[in-house]
Amino acid sequence: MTSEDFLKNLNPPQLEAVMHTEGPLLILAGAGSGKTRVLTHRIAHLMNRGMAPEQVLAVTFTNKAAGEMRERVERLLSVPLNGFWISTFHSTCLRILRREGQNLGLPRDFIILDEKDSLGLIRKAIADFNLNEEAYPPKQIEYRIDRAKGDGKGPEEFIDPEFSASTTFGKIYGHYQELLREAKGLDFGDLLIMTVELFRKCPDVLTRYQSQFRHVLVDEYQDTNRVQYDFLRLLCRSHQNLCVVGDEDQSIYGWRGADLRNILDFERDFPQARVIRLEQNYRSTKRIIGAASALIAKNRLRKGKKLWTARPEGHPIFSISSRNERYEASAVAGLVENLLSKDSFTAGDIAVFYRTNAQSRLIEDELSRRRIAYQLVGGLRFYERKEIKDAIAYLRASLNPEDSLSLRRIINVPARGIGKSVIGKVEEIGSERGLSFATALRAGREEKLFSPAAERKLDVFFQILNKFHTYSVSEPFPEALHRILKESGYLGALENERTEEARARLENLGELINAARDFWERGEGGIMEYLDQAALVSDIDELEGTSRTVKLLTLHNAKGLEFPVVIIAGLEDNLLPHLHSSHDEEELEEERRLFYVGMTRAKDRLFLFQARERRFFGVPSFSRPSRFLADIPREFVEVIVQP
DNA sequence: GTGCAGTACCTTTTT
DNA sequence: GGTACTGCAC
Repeated sequence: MTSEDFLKNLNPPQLEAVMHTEGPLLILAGAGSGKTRVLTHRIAHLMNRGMAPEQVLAVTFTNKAAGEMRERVERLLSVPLNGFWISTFHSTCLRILRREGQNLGLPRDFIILDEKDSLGLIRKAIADFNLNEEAYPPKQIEYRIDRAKGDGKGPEEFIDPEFSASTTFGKIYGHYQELLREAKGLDFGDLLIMTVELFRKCPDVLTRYQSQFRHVLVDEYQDTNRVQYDFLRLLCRSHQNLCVVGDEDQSIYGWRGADLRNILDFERDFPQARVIRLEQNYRSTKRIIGAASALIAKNRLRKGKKLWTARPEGHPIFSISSRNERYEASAVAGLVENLLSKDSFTAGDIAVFYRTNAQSRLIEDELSRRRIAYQLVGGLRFYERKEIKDAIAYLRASLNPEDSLSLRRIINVPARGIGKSVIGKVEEIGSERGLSFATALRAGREEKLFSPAAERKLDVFFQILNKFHTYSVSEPFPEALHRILKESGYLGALENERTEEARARLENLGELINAARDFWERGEGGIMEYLDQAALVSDIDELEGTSRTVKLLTLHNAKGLEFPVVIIAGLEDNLLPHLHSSHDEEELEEERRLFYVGMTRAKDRLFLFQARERRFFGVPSFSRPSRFLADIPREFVEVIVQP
């Protein structure tokens, strides 16, 4: 047995949490109380006690957190952890479904749809019932389906018992699932709900995973939803070695179906559970902890914790009011400039948080104007950009000519004369005979249902697809991708545009090819593995720990991070709390928690900005300071009102 | 069938 | 203020 000297660095409750290895354990970890340290030490301790890496499953909220945690455990043990399962819920479920999905009748090569892809199918589902989008807004339907899946509810649960007929929503939901199956696609919610279904339907598969994973650990437990909870409960049913770490005060994903009851009722659901509270904060100054604690004390839905810190009093928290959002952005950038020049902070010490992505633009402009380097997290995601999705669709269609969704996407991109009429005809054949787009297209061609001109163009298209197929089976996929983009004319079309936008798209495609090459050279797998991870990367995963740039991110993305200096912008009513979350008490509490998460990211300095006037959709309106500011006692804050 | 101009809607937060 | 979709002219 290896020496466990590393345990000496823990305080008593942390140590207890590490040593309590048998049976359910709930760790209520306040902000900055060292929960990652507890988790990593616990995993290291389990392995020291003879657990093999593949017997431990650890679930984190982001891929980034998973990577960091793996590194830290490896450092503690000084060995690489081969076979250790540590990843997000989604990646874990995807991995299980890739192995076992045939048991549910899933095709081996199913693809993962992002939000936009799903929205397309939902619109088709609505149209197929001849319903109109005014009465059934696709976005809203998508949201409801996602929530239903998060609650573990299939379409059959939306049947009106009186008439034993489905509600219209249930019908759309059900049809959407059919369309997904036809497209061989799973959406994000499916990854989880199908894994739970797999466990329920195939007891032998469940037993295998139960006996493989002797210990299950979950980070950010307060943000789990019903299905994730079902997944955990099934997996741990026999041994009950489930250790969850969470903080109800940092639950900020209720709108996505996260169920605070999972944490509030843990002791009821696991009567044997041990509960340990971590209340010593190692991160922030006394003023920051004092202010944040006073704020969160206004919430009613909480278990209650009393954070304390041995750190010094620290600087006051500054609250700065500016005339409008332009002045605010300029004040933020000016402050950053000062912190860099006078206070000897480095750019990487500083983070700016805001409620909505739209707020970043002005701050970006002001930072650029002052030549301060920044890194933006969020906004439009790399893998959701049009050109990236097109490129991936080409790759998919070249590998699998039956991939209707991809085929449909690229059939006329760049324009090759296959327009609305041909595509409309294919869709008509498809819905008449119940065929997928790909099959209907081939059927139509064989039966000569298109005009001679269209036929010629289609033949050309099929020819290049065949050629691309040869590339993608005979060359490393990054090379194949490059050739396909070139020979399809995609790159050429962008080059001819000669606009700033086209240039940026070309640059992104270059980046995609580089990323694919990196992946290939690291030997992390082939094209399927690449596409899988591409589908599940999040913005925050891409955040580099570089000290050379100021970080700009939403409050939601800030969870789990810490910075010496934190600046929060836009502390106004209708923005934080957001207008759409100001109507009921539970939503307001979640907004308050969001502010709390932001404040508690700060180690040394905290600045709160607000504007007295702000444009919404280009229309100026007056704004009031956030009601949450009134929750912070005056003693902690120094107020500055700029002219 | 393609490309442009006008407009509707938008923003909460995301795996 | 910006994007994505629609409808119209070539």
